[in-house]
Amino acid sequence: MRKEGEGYCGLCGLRRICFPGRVAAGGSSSPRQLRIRRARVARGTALYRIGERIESFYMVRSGCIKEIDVATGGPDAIVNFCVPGELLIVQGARGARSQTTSIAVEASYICAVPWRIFHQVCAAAPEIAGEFIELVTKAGASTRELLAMIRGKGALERVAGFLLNLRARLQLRAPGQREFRLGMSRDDIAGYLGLRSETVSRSFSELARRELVVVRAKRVQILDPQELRRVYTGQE
Amino acid sequence: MRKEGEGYCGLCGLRRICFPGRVAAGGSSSPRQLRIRRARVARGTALYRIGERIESFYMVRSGCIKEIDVATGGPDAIVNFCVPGELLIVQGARGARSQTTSIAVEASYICAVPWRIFHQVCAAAPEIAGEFIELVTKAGASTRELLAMIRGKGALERVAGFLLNLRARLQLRAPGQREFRLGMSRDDIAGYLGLRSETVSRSFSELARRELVVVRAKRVQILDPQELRRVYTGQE
DNA sequence: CGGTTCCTTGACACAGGTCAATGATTGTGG
DNA sequence: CCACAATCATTGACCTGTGTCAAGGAACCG
Repeated sequence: MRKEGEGYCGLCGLRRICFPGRVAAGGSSSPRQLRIRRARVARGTALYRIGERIESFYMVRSGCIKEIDVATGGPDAIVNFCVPGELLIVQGARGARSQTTSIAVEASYICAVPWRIFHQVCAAAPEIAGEFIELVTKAGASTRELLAMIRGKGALERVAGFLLNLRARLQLRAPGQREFRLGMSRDDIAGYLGLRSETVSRSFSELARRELVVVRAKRVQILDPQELRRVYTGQE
Repeated sequence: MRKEGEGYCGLCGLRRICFPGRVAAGGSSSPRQLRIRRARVARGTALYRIGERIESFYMVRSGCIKEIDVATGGPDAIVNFCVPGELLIVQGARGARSQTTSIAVEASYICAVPWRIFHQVCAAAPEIAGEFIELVTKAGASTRELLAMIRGKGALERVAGFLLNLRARLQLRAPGQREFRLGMSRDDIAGYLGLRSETVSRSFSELARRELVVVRAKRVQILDPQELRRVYTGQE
């Protein structure tokens, strides 16, 4: 992780869906006061590892970061993929030790806000704290969603759910985009969904055969979202 | 749910592992000030349903309550079994709408603390709030544990993990107890673990054949916890 | 352009879902 | 308190889906 100095949220295309960006845009506190640090994380390297003290919270600016529950689930138990505009899982409101390891699945840029600075901003603007608590409880809901996506579902349903979920999140940043890019490998997707990479591959092929999606390497296009949703819910 | 008046934590055997109980025992605030309400929940009836406003937080006093993620996972997607001494999943610090439905799997007694009262106590004793945030973040961890227990694991491993987890939690209340009771049906266990009740049954039988457990109806005895743990982790 | 990694596809075996029948346990009313 | 009914648990047979092993092909990187 290499420091890149401080940035100005006013120029950032993610401002509207980014929590630090909204803070910066929202009132008295300028981006400079927030002291957002930007950094590059090379493909395959860790932003932080399990057990490390977390002094900041992080947002993904570009690329994709995977969060791994190494302790309870082993080295390929991926709990979340974070795409641009999203916060990494928050595990406390100041320097707590991380319970996950976060690794870039492709070259990524992140923004970091030190807790110390954040608490200063909160003191000046109390409504920020409430908004932040919202975000944290939503993070808990995302784990429940993943649970629902894999428990009692077949491989095709899981992969359909994964694609729909990822598309919805990427479309927050780029609405109306027909095609999107999978930053992560088939092995990563398999680890996330509790499958094998071969099964993920076969599921992609099957969905393509049914003309619901087009998959070429890492590029994915969803042709029929409604039908894909019916596959996900098992009403095919 | 039938009101049973207010109770006195001083007489309660769960005081040491119960959060309201610790609050009551811990200092200036007496049980009476906490205004803990006790209530009976009959087998199969709901403590609250999805979408209802939650004005209190709840602890299980006896019996067992299942929490169901009806919205994302369907009617048998059980997210948690709450046993005596445990808090039901907390979904906000004051009257938020519930995202789960909570149903008693056997006749149960619960204690309820209204948020309004709790916030008054917090104002008088700030360390209580910090302890409570701990509890809430741990609740998030329990979903991650369940995820780890089912993702990429076979039926025997899941059932072994379930028994070990439940035993550990019940032993907080009754240490050294060799035998414990499963309040929930095989169908409930299956819904929790993402299996079918027949498979749960077969797994119990297989674990019994290996002389790791004794299962007779709802009574379970764990003969060899170490070996059971090795089954769970897949090192058999 | 060559080497490495990643992806796709096939063949096969086995775990677990499904359907069905029997047996045990619990609860209820006479 | 017993008997009956209803629910719940267990077991078997069968079949589908996914993991496993293996090989070939495509994409990516230096």
